[in-house]
Amino acid sequence: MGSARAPIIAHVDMDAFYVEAELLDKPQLRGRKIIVAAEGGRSVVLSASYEARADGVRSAIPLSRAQQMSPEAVVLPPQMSRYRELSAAIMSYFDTLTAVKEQLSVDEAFLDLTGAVRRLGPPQQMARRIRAEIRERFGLPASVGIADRKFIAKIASTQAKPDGLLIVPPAQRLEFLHRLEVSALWGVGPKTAETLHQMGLRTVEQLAHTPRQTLIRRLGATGEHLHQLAWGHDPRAVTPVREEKSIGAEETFAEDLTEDDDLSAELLHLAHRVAARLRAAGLTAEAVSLKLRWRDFSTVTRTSTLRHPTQSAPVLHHAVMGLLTSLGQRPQPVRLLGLRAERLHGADGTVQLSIDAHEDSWADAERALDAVSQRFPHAALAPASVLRRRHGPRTEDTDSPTGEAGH
DNA sequence: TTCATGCCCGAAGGTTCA
DNA sequence: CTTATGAACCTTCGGGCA
Repeated sequence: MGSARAPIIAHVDMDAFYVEAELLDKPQLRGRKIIVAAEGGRSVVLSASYEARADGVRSAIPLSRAQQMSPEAVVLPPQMSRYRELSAAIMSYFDTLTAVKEQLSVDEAFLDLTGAVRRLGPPQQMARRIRAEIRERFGLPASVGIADRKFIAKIASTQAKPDGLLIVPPAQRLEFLHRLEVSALWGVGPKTAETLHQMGLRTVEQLAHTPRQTLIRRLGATGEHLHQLAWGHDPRAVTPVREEKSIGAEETFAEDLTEDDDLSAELLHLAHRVAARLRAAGLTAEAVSLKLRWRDFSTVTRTSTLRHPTQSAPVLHHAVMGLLTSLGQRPQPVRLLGLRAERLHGADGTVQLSIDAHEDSWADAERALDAVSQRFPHAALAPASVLRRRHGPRTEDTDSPTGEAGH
């Protein structure tokens, strides 16, 4: 009979990760207002230094607005591949702490440290050590939250920011939760918060004392979930491996597109990016979806099931072109196109690969492309139909083989 | 044979997160 | 010139089917 130890779950969240990554080789900028965002009139803030946040700058606001709020801020273009490398190194460090790690995004992860008490000591010591070692090894600040529930650890790290730690012992779980605003809960965004506010609920304590059925009537499954959270119940475990359910790519254009040929060329480019990632992951897609955003920002999506599972760009392209055509006459210019591969299966799995000759020759050619772009990561490689269409300097930092098409 | 019903599934759109 | 990118999950609706 194993004694039921309380789980020890840590949430580690890097502070202003992209900004801090830039400061590693630009130390003279420390203390300044810094914004990481792509140049161009249609970008949004990816990361802001706390000095810039003092002016109201936040992630995901338009860069144009951020520059009005904080005119003297330094704007740095993102270097995504560098952040990804740094992230991979940090995640490898986490692996030395526990095998039970769940990476949530490029800059945060859950660690189940229940089995590490002997090695790392009590939660306070764990958190101090993790923060110190991240600082020593990578020169970066991180915040750490520790609790016996996943979502509480997550909230704790948020409250610990910047550059702090917060432990929520099991005995203080409800006290900690109940004084929070409902919007602090993981999963409660603006819409759900508005619904709860309309019900007169502002705090988690009020949420907890609302009958389950009342919440379910208004919010469905979400209501049930939130009631559970309000009482500190969260059965979700730290899950190290999660299978990908979709792989997609999308792009907002510097200028809205109207021409069929331009839309087709952009979709082909997206198809190549997605197909390369499918092949790299050894996956095939059973369905593909098209996402299209009009000039007025309204968005439509369309999905179609493929005749055969595929990892081929031309097949994906052909399918999304069918979806685009099915939309008929376009009412407005197109601001964004996206392509997503869905219902993924292992390429060697139960799903039978197509042996259609046409598709196979494409698959061969594309495998060859992948191989070359692995050896020459910065080469401008793509079918001629893509290279012809896509011209002009592209400032995005992309690993796709078609990133820099022209010089 | 026809109709009603319940269930599953795919498609579409919306919400949320980092 | 307002509003990126990538992914998961939820709700709703309609068709297929027993």
